[in-house]
Amino acid sequence: MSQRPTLADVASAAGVSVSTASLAFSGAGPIADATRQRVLDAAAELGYSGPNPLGRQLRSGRSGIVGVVVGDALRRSFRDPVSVQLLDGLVDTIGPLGLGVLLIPGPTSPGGPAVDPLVEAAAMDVAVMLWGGTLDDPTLEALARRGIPVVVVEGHELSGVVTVGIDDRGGVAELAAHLRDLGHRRVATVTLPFGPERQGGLADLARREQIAWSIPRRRLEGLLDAGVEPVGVYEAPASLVEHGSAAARALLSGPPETRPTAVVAQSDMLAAGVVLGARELGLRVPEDVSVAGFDGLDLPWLAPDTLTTVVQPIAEKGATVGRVIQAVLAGEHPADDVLPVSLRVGTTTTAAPGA
Amino acid sequence: MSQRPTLADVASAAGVSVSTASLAFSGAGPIADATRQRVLDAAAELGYSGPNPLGRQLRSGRSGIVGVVVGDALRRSFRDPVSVQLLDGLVDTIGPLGLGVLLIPGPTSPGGPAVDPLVEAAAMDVAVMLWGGTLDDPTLEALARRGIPVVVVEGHELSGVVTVGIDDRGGVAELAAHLRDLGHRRVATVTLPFGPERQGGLADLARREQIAWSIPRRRLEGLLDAGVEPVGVYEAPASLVEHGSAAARALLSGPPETRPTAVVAQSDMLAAGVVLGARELGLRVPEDVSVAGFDGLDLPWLAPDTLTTVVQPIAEKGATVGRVIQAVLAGEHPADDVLPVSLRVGTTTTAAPGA
DNA sequence: ATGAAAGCGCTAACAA
DNA sequence: TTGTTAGCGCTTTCAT
Repeated sequence: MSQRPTLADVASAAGVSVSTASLAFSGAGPIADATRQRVLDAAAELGYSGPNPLGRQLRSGRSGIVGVVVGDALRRSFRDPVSVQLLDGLVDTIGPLGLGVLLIPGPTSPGGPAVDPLVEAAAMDVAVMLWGGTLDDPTLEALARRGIPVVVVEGHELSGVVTVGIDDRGGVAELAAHLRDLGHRRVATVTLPFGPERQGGLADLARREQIAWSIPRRRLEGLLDAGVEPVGVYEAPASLVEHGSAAARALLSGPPETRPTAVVAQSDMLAAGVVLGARELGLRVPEDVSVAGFDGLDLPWLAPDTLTTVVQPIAEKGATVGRVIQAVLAGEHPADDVLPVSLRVGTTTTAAPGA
Repeated sequence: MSQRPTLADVASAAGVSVSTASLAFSGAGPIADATRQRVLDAAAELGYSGPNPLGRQLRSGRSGIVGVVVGDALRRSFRDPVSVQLLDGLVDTIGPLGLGVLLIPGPTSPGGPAVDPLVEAAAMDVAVMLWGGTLDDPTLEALARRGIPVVVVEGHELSGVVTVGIDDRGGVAELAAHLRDLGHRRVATVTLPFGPERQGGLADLARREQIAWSIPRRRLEGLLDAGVEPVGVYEAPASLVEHGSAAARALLSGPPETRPTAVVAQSDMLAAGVVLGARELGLRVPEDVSVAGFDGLDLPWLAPDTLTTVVQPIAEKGATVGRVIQAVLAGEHPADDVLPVSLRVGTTTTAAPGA
């Protein structure tokens, strides 16, 4: 037998029909113990290691694959602990369902194709978009054209897709109120990138009107909800420590009279960068400037400090996405889901200087 | 048409045969421009978005899937920037080949099944094992049984699988020689986990003999190659900052006369933790204790310090794995590959105190 | 340049 | 409980 053996080979070796042999492996039907054993023995004899998934998939119309479109190049996405933990929660949930995760890079370079070839051609039963795109996202269009159901994490609430998100706007509002109560009147903010162009730098009012991605917009709105009009808005090109430090240099270099007394960053990585950047400027955290973040990450290298932050249930978000996927594959139409967040006060915020 | 249209539907709508319609999409054969256009028009009309990958895969016997077995739970693996960057390089290389990465969790809990169900049943053309297992790895066995070719990253050199690795032993030897030349005589080391049990803590000579995983073993041997017999060996349960700090507390708490003057960590994350832990103990780095790492990561949160480290070409390693995969799928038998590393001296090492 | 026909490996009605 | 039959959607000889 030069070829790999097939179920037909096993069946004939065991002296049964293919369908019976199939039952021996799937268990999806009545079969005598002795018969099954005979089939399994024949399989072992022939070195047959179970039904070929390709045949099974074509027959069942299911690939068992969940395509996960990460928001960007893997390198960038996975430097963000939030994406990683979410993915982890997702895998934990759908693994036992027999589903696997296919990694699909998001649109990477402006020059390249608008969508990854995998989006157009890979087998998948459902797709998950991390950092869900905008309404006219070409990836979304391609998936819709293929008839692949989509679950969007933290994106716009679109028709035809299920969204799983968090109450980040409310969380930031709570955080802003906390700072306000501490006497802070000059609050600056460091945001996640506004859109795919990832411009970076201080943003004026005009640019603030054009925030394409929903996360930075909602979190900025949270500030305003609490009546905190930021005295400076810095757009980070990515959620990385170094961009937080750069933001600190841009926002905190002025004289004490006009310098912000608090900085709200839209992620913990950025907040940590702000802390480090502020210290490089010779400022004490939190005595001279309070710093707060978002996510609730565990950042051991910031020890002994712990960030004041809005804690989001990342792994649970992943698990929720997993459950939504399960429902979608069962033909249901699950509702959008918004998970709660909570404020956690650490060592990086205190009363405003002179307050 | 309640069902999704198939190629047959498109063909009949265009008034051609299925085989011709197939050619219109694949381009693998002669076809008149006008005919192709007619087929594509019919497809657009019907909302047909290209050949169903499941049918194509069964027919061709290829799934276009590369299964990547990460060494552990995703959460842990992906907290390690090395895994992430490697994966990034891999995806960049195989993406243009039309291949996608299926994430497969490694054995996670001792209680659970020995291998992830995806290893047994998922469609894949080739598998990559990060942190390649030991000789009797059940994952390796399962893949062999299924006849799936395996590429192992940084593992034992086994027969039947292709290995891609780096000259870590030589790199550590070079690093050790550097420290020796700086006058260091009492050198301690912090290793990666010895094996799946991830015991953690100070390791005596007996335990050192039982290092199951090849990376910690080779890097430890590198020290010995340079004539540096470590005065203390601390096994970290994972390559995380906090374990490096714990190692520092365990190794550097003694009096100056016996305290190690240098610590070699087997990863940059661990080294960074050692730096932070040493500072918490009131020690200056590098004046009181020199610290070196391995990997060559960019750690902005350690600024203004930069680690002395052995730089490995991580992304290139991923790209190499990608090329090896390509060769394997082409039916070739590529040779094992060992990539070079280089010593990079940063600000965390200097002459031994009193030397 | 196009069409007819076979079959990749499997599962699921249905019949026995 | 087992066998027969059909067909999932596609690609690919081989004829025409």
